[in-house]
Amino acid sequence: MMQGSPAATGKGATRREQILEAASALLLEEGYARFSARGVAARAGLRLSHVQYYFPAPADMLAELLDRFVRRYSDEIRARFAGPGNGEQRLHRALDFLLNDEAYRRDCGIFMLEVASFAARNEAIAAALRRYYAVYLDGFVDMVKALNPALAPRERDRRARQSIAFIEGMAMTRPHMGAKGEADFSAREATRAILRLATAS
Amino acid sequence: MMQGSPAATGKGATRREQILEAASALLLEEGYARFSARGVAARAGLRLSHVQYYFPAPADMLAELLDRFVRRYSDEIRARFAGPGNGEQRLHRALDFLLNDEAYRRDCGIFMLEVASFAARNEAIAAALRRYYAVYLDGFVDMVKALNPALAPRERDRRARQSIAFIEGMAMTRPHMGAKGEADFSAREATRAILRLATAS
DNA sequence: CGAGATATTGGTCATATGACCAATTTTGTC
DNA sequence: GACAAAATTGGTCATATGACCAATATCTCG
Repeated sequence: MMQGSPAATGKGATRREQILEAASALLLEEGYARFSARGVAARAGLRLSHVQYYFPAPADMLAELLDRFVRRYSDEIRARFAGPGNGEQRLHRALDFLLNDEAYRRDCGIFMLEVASFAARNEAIAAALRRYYAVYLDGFVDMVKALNPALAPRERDRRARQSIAFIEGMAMTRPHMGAKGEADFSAREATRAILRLATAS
Repeated sequence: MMQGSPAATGKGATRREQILEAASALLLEEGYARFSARGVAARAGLRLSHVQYYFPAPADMLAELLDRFVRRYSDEIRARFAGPGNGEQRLHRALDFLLNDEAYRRDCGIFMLEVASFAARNEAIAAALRRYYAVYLDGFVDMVKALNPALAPRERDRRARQSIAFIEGMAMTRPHMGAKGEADFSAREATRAILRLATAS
């Protein structure tokens, strides 16, 4: 088999998982600037050349991590919005996940902060990011449609984009913008804000 | 004088500017991952040790760049909102700057994407980022107050935070979220969205 | 069991980086 | 002009990194 992308099944697949898990942890703890194939290998208890056998370049790990991120969470978020309750309740459930789920926030932080800057200089990463946002947007268009069926498709798209921008911006600014005397940016506040954004005529 | 922060006036000050300008350009073009004192020196036409004389560690350059960023733009944004016209017109003017001004967008991209991830591992950078957002928030609280004087202070704070999150999120997601058939995220659309966010009861 | 694909090892090599320092030149000031 | 501080040079050193490769072990399937 070609060296570029070794086995997708069997032993190779498990090893691949192990490497990506180490890569993810390393990226989270050290940041992209210190992300290295050697570091991943050390974390996974493997040799450098062993990691390189699966991922010739460090960026290959990032691209695959990003795609997995999309696959892992897109259904999850849709499911939370699809459950019972009225629009506000369902939106709140989805936002509570997007803003407060520990695993999601961790992964999201990795990709939005660490990887996004790399996307400007690596087309493969940029493409993976576009795929991510395409799925994200798709889901939100459905949400906006459910919340405000009267909106024209173009306007619906716009509202969905604005809602996503709001959520991403919240996740990004929250750590650096201390609330004065209260826990701001809670899922409930965010829900109200997005309702204003998405459903107002 | 102590080696840590050489002369703030005279020849040293100009050299400092020159170094920071090179650092800024390098950061923009290569990203934080490839940001190095050597690279800055090469760009500025100086020796490595010369750059290190002014900025012992590479992160020192980033922290100062970030603080300059705050100082440079905080007044500018306030001025645009303070001009003539009704609330919507003034907000639009400010947002047009925040979203479309070339220099601002460039600098903003540097700090939000390249530097923010570093902030998680460097307290000096994190502190500079907090100062940035503190100034930003302060300005937006005033904006929200002008747009909707009836809001209680706590709610006003919240709306300001949400508006900032929206703007930052827009700037961040825009490059990766292609609009379908129209120029989305224009300053006008953003203005309407923020008006919904900030002024709705 | 045997052969070919897959996985794994151990290493080299060129390059890049930040910390560090001693020596020298330039600048400002008395 | 003398003298101290500031600015600048040129270099070393330990370390880290990705690309690369030849050799070996392990697995898989006929």
